[in-house]
Amino acid sequence: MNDEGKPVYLRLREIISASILDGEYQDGAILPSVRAFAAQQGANPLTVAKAYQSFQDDGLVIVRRGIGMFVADGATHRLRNMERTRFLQQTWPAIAEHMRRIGITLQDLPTDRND
Amino acid sequence: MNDEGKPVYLRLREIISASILDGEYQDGAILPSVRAFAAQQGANPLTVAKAYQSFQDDGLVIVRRGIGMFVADGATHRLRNMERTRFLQQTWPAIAEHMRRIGITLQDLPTDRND
DNA sequence: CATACTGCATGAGTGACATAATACAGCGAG
DNA sequence: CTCGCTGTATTATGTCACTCATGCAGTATG
Repeated sequence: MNDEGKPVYLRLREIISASILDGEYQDGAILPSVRAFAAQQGANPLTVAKAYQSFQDDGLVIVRRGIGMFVADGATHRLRNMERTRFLQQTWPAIAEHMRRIGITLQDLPTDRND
Repeated sequence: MNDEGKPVYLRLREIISASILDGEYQDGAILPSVRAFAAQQGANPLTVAKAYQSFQDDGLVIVRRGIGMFVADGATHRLRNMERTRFLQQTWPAIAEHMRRIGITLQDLPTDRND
């Protein structure tokens, strides 16, 4: 969550993930080319490729060699489900435990009208 | 929050922090020696020292060379305040943003009777 | 002083990460 | 086919955080 100290390729992965979840790249959309995204982010093309790689491994993006990388069909939905599961099973329990220790309850949190 | 991949000295730091917040080591209490804690955690004494170091920098533990490290006066209270501020200003905003993206609201979270 | 415990300073080893320079492979347009 | 785009494999290099082994310094106890 805090991008401090995290390796670049993971930071890039989260940027892409957020873009997909926000609907910037919908199912079937073409993603920025490795070189283009590298230039835009001031990173090395190989580092970007490493970030894209993780999405391929999960089957979330389809590679059409010579053309580009595309968001797989149903990837947005699947990505959101994956992130949800990970959050509820791993992230949140640790957060809740930490909150208990420092004496913060859900009521203490800024609620942005979640209804 | 997730101890996966984090450096050992940060993991150790959180263990100590949790112990203090849980009241296991109260103000004025002596902490386990570097070597003892290292043996207990299966880590290197210097790695433990590095973890302790961060507490010294914040003035939360007092070092009496040749004797040991002690929880500073008012450290428990101060540590809790520090963690609270850090959580509310840094941790939580990122969490909330992530929750918004994956479509999880406070109502979806397991509530351990927070009323 | 001798011993046994403390913390700490110095330096080295290791591995992950990021970068670079090249070259290769697939596809489409001219 | 040729040109220009795409992703990818290879190799090499540099950097930095983490970890650790060794030895030194301070303190209590006898």
